[in-house]
Amino acid sequence: MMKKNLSKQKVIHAASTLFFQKGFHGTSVRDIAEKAKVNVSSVSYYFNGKQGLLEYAVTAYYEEYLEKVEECLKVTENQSAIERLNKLIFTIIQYKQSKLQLTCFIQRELTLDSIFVREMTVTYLAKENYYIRSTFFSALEGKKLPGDQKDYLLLQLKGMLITPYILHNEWKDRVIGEYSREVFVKKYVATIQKWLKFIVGI
Amino acid sequence: MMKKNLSKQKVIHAASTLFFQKGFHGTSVRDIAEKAKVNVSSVSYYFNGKQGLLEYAVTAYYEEYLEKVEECLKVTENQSAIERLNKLIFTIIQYKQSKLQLTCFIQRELTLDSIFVREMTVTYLAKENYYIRSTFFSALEGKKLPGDQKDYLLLQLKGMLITPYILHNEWKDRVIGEYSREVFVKKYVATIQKWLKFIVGI
DNA sequence: TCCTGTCGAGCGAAAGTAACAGGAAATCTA
DNA sequence: TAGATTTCCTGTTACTTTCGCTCGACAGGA
Repeated sequence: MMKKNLSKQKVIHAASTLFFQKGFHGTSVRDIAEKAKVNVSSVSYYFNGKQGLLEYAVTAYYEEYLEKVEECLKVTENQSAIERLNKLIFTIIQYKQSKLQLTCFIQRELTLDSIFVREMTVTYLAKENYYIRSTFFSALEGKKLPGDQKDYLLLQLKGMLITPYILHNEWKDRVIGEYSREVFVKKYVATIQKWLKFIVGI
Repeated sequence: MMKKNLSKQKVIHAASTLFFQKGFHGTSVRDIAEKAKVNVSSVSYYFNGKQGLLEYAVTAYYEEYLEKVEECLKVTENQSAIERLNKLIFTIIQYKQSKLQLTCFIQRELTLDSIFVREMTVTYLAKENYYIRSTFFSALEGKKLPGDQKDYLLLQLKGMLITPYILHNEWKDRVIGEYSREVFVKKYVATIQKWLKFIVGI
């Protein structure tokens, strides 16, 4: 049938926007259905309910995310640790920017304390953390830093990777208007890399 | 009366914890009442409903926050710009750490797009942003940095001020266990200040 | 005919809130 | 000081709305 998945896509798109604006619990399936201009029961039909829709969206997001990260690490296998880290940072920021609303929403939702969040943590975030951590520590190799100092620097790095998607409210004027998304990615990544150069050069 | 405001305090405390764990929309007034061991209608009685409770908590949080920030800036009036900024950073992190759950919750809720958030933005966040921005730019005085570079550095700084309260899930084991809160504040602030020293020394 | 997708109606549960009664404490009055 | 009155707080109950979800009916292409 021609219109297969047409409603499904409309639901996903509407849900992304609404979850981003009002949060998961702040959005009703009727809101979604209305915005997507489909029937209420479509959500249950396609995703097994509201929770299923959430799981579908988040899972798809992280599957693709980790795919891109792993590909980046594979391609840069033979390069220097710092070069690898630089390209990893670029890959991550670029992906997040390409799915801006979903990134902001998921980032927010992950700060909650629920069964779902814990599941996502062990399934995806553990992997993500492993990739970033090991790549970063490789780049720090040889630097003699006191014990937990590295962990604080890692926290700093991870913070830089999420900051634009937490403080998006302050930056949306800029990112949408004066700057295009690509320009933002380029400039922001450059800012991180400048910090990185300082850190590994200690 | 002896037990005056006793229930009120219990409600605030319970709400802080639950909002932190499950979010504002994810928490019902019955949840709060049950945890606080008070009657359901107490929330309406003391705070004019659930929304009023939110407004009360957030307002009280930011009033005290800005008070501490302004006091810090006043005390350090005659010191160097970098010294001022260092102490401002310490003040901010210390306050946030002292109200950990509320900080995490408010930080999360502010990423939503609602009338309430916009009100808080113009009332408090604009001030906060002004203080941090002007202090930071004073410290950068004389450095010749291309146009928007300073804004990206400011974004980086502001990110560092919120990161621990976004990624608290990854750090709670550490902050609660091995390290006490004071140690975390000291060490994390030191990490930011090291970055700062690099930036202003460019 | 079956299968897939769409639609509206409606169910039970839970949400937020209002209404009211009871009672303890505080204040007033004689 | 004793009694009366007011004020403040708590508990019960019930109301209205909205929630997520299911169901049966219906349409059209395979």
